[in-house]
Amino acid sequence: MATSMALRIGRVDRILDALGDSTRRRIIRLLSAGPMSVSDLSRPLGITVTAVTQHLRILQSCALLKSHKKGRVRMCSLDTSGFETLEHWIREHRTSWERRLDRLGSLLEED
Amino acid sequence: MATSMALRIGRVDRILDALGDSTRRRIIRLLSAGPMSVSDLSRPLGITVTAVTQHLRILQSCALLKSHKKGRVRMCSLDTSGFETLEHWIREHRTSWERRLDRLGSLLEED
DNA sequence: TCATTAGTGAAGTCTATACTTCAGTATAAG
DNA sequence: CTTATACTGAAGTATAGACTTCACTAATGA
Repeated sequence: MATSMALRIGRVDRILDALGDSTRRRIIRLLSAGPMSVSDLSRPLGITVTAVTQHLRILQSCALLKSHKKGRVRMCSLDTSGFETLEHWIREHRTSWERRLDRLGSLLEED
Repeated sequence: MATSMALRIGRVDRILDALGDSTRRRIIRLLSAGPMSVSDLSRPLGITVTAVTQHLRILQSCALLKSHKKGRVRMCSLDTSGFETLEHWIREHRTSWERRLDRLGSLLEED
């Protein structure tokens, strides 16, 4: 329980670090319109393909992105698994915080 | 619709930038146990109160944190509003991506 | 009143990392 | 076989921003 929580947090940390960069968010928005290759991505982003590759590595390492190479072209698409993890994390914590806020609210009523 | 979407994205961007820093995530985790003052936070974080104040400004600017000053003590607590915004964003996009993946899946079946 | 405590603001340092260039590999096309 | 295309890896640069110090204000306590 404690260990699985620690692993969970490490995973979420990596996801939030990845999403903390505006270029990687732009990549995600581009891919939400459908799969694209590395050079397809580099054009609208206005950065080199090398830079794109570096971002892809990060996005892939936390399951926000999937890719497979067919010939010499790497096709990239979004991986829902990372987003699911993040959604679970937010929902869990949000509900626990709301419970706490409710308790706080009832305490304040006695003020 | 288009404009409200644009504003929404700007808001989510600021939230993800804020959550992209590990110290700010530690602040959030500390506050999930209940309200704390600025110096209460600085101790376990191992940074100066000035640094904490700077983080608080960022967290507050995107509605992840609320605070009010009583006397000379600023009490900080989590603001669910930012988390709600983020949760909505993820859910919306995740479902649309899943629809897209479903379509892609049925296309691949004809392969 | 004087000292202490809690926090803020400005300005500078310093590090993490986003991005580049260059050199290289592997696939495809002519 | 030659050339072009798609990408990857290593290494260097440059900048954003996290953190500090110092100086300050305002509230609390002795």
